[in-house]
Amino acid sequence: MAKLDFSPIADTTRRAEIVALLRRATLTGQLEPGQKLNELRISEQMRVSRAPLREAMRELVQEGILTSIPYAGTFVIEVTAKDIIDAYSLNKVLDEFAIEQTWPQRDQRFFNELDRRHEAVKQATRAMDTTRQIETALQLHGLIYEWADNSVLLETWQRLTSRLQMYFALHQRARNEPVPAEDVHETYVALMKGSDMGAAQRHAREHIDLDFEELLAYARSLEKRTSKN
Amino acid sequence: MAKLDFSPIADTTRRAEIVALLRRATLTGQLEPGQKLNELRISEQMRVSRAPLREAMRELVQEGILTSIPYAGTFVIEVTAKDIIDAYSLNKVLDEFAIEQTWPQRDQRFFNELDRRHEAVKQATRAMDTTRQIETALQLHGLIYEWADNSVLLETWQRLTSRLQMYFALHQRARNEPVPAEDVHETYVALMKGSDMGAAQRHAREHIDLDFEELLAYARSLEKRTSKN
DNA sequence: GACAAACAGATTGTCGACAATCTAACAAGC
DNA sequence: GCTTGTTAGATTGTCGACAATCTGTTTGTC
Repeated sequence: MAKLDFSPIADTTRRAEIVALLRRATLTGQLEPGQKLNELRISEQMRVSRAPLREAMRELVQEGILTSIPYAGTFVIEVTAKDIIDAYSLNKVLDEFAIEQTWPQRDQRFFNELDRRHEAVKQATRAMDTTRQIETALQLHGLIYEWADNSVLLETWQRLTSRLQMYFALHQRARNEPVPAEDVHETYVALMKGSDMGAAQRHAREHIDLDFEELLAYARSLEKRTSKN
Repeated sequence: MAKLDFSPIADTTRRAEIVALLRRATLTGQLEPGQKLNELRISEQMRVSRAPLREAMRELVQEGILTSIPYAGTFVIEVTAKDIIDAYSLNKVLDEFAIEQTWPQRDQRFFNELDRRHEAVKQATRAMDTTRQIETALQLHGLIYEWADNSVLLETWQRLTSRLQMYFALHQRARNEPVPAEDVHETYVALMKGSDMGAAQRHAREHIDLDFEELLAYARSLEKRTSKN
């Protein structure tokens, strides 16, 4: 018999599709922080009843990108400077751990996947597709978490990365500038292929710090405005 | 005018109460790993319709203690030896970070709270209330996360601690032995009050390793059995 | 007897309607 | 004018019923 691995077929519930739609809308910044999600309006737009929509919202609330107040409504989370700082400082710690766990497990498949994802970032950059650029960069970064073979760690990172994606998207939207064309991931990929784990860990920290500064500037600008809905 | 801080009033939705009930049932081991949650049966027992029950279940699925398969059902997560290893190795990393963040923020209120929680553990131990003993021990442990002033970190730990609580509860249930009467937290509390941060971090690691060994033995025994529902 | 198709029962997913609650505008009393 | 009570509209929370899907059994065919 032929040795063939089938991947699980897609979830075919309305709920799952709604989750995907809302998540994407939130993470790309189409839904603004603090914005209220009107159940009736959204359910009519999606041609769906409120039941699966509400269940989808509960999921996203637990995922940390929506927040819910009983009898008041469900809102996109607000973004503060402190949130960004917190997320990044935790990300540093997790990165160091993920690299440590992944390091001895690196093999040819890992390197190939690393190159593939790196290529995806470069392609999105050339196409000036900022949304996709953020997505692919985070996916490149996430490989060490997938390879670390620790399901709790992976889960944790996925929650964290949701927020990071949202922060980056908001940042991009706010500054409205073209994306840097240079390849900031070249060194990272090279180090992950090398033999000096400490160097890779250190670079991950510094690399993060780089973008972090830009994000922080954006966060501080948010602090100055009064919150709106 | 008197200076009085009011805390937010409790959520009064059925959903929130259902979540609390189901979470407790799962974490104390009343619901066994792999067990299916029949919506109709549970909703009738709770005298509630399926809508808020299903929403509650979605939350717990995202919380990581239930798992859902479309059109098949929602189940309590299975516990494998690897899950326990993964959770603990991540916990070590987070502990080290939490202590680092908390360290400079320690004040009298922190020490008082530390003592209060330590006392709660001792009381539960004296009362031979194993469930409460697990709860209070984790709460004692969680103080450094509350004090670290990093909301993402706290959230992460709360998700992780849910699982740890479940693992410990299952372990206790399985061995069916009286709890050790000795106070294993004395040293930890003393170190958290001291001035050597490195020592506190090291102890946190080793202290965890201690209970870890017991848990692992339990996990391995699980591996040998075939899964049931 | 082995296999596949059809069926029945149970369970999950979704819907539309109703109840509970909130918000804002307005009126009443001091 | 300011506060308090009332009301109307909108929105969220909950319910009961129906549709879609799965699972195990039975039936029919070879």
